[in-house]
Amino acid sequence: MPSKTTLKDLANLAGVSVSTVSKALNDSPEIGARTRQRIKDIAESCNYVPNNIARSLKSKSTKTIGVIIPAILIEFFNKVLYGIEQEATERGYKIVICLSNESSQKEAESINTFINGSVDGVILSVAEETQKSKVYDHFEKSAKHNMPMVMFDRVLDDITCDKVTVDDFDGAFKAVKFLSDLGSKNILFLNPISNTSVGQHREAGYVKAVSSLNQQPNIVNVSHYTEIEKTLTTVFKNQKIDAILAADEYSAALAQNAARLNNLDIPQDLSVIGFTNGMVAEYANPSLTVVSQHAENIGKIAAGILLDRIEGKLKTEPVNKVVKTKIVERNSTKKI
Amino acid sequence: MPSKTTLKDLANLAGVSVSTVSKALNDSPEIGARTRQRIKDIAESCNYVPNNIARSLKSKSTKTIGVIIPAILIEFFNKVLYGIEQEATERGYKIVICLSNESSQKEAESINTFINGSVDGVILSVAEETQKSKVYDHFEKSAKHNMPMVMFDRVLDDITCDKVTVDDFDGAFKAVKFLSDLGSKNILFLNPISNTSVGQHREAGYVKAVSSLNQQPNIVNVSHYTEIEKTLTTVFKNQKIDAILAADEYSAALAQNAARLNNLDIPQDLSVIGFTNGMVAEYANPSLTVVSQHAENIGKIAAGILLDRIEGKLKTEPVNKVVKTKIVERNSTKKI
DNA sequence: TTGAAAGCGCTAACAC
DNA sequence: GTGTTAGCGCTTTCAA
Repeated sequence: MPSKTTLKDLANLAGVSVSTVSKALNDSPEIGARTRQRIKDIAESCNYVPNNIARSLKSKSTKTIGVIIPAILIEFFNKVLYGIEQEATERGYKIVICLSNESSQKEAESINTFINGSVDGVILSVAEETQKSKVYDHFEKSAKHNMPMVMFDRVLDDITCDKVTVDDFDGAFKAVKFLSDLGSKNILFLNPISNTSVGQHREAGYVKAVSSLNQQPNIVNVSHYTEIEKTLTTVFKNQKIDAILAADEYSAALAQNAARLNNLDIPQDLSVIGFTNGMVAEYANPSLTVVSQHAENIGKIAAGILLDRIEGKLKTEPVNKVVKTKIVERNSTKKI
Repeated sequence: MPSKTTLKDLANLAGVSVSTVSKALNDSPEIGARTRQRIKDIAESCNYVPNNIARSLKSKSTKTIGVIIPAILIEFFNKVLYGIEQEATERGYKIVICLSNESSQKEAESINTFINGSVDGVILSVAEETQKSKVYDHFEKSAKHNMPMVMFDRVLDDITCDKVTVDDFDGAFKAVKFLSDLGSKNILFLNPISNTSVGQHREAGYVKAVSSLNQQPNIVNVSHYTEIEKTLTTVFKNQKIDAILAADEYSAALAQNAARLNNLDIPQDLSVIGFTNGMVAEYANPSLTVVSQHAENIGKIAAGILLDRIEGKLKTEPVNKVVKTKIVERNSTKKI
């Protein structure tokens, strides 16, 4: 923290008291126009900037919100972050970010980083490990401290706070319908994220939709992206599949590449839909039809709720906002 | 900023003075073991967490660094940010981020946000508008405030501060050599970022390398990605090109897609190399050979320098670190 | 071994 | 109109 001129310095230079300087700089009507201008000039010439830390201590408000995301290199989270930043900036707040890297411990540390008064509230998406272990101590702790908190996407039913979720069930359901309307009869669900709440909701939506069409669910769970090519090659050799719904964007791209390796033309022989509308989907060849979750918008909504909560604009009951998905049609799907 | 129990509260509960509590919680040897434990127990039961704002005010150190990047949705910056976060976390610092969105004004506002004592130092990459306009007032201001500052990737020669840059000239030079060694004789340079310093360095490296091979430079500048398909189609029709070096990842992917539209097989008929080793390059089909700038590493280096500077571990002269690029070979290039 | 007091930089109620 | 004073929550000398 670089050294700076303080109110006291200005007071000495101007030959007045500290409070006079403070009032003058804050345009208080108590101070005469002449003195005020004189003080302002001095401040200007000294490059005076008020110390925010001192202000925060006094005002008990930091104008800062904390964000905890599992990963920043996952484009969905990156986009949400972008949405949060926009809304926060618009409303005069800064954001400080911590990454949990899907680890419960880092998540807890991040909460602790924020619980000590350095932010006015927190936006977060739950780490995979936490969703598995179901150990929520750190969140209960932050709740005890009355820290305004909104969870998005990966949320915890057991924790009471504001929430913004994506209707993943409905998204998967709509995607299956979309494929079915195109003529697909054997739709496979490729899931690399089966251990997150999100992955499970998508699977459930898929199962429901497929069942309602009197088709058998055909689910392929993979624990790592590197397995996809081999696994799908086996599938292509032994089953007749005419569509794949992938639970995220990367698996959709890899499914597409695997299909090409097996001499399947997309979208002629096989339609592919992925979740998440990101760069990979956009620049893929053929470009991917996807279920968009409006990531940026989710960020804006979450930040909006948090700031309303911080500023006391919300009733006491927690908000529970569900965002609908939208299918963005590109070239990996086609009527057959 | 949620309400909290303070040292004073604990002092009242324990029937001792505030300073005793402070010392006890900080394990000062001045305090007896019994009292210390008793106070710690009380603090524990009250969920006491020391107020960081107050601490910062006292210590004149926020353990926070500010980051200003032009955009977060550009994967290169996202990766650098990831690197910064890792290094910062490792060394006990938080990061707060501001986006300039390539605007000088937002950049200046962000600097002002940081100059008021809320961070110990700043890492930034210069906004495109600032690079064009050459108006550097805000940076001079922050320099006046002795704010430790490191610029990365897009840096300003006129501003004295620590810098981390990529050897873009050498990167482009090596890429041309690489293509030439593969047998390419007509290498086109596709540049969608010709108005940034980075884009210009890459172009210069390309020109130098091509000239040294006694080939004519063939440069296509585009002002927007949407032009690429049409522009290249014209090129393919009228010239014989056997390789494309694209100044970023997205244009490389689009060049590849344009080639396919024109029935050119990659890498058989045409080799493609892009700058930036990101998701799009990795998931493209064929996967793209790229010039990697080690984005994550740049972030770590920049943060390392800044923290060394903040902690007084550096001599006074500014550090000027140049990071070499590396060619990551994939399937869009092949010996002909 | 514990406590009183000053001070980090700022704001604001109150007094002059 | 301007100054005095107290206080935000914490640390840290110095005194007891």
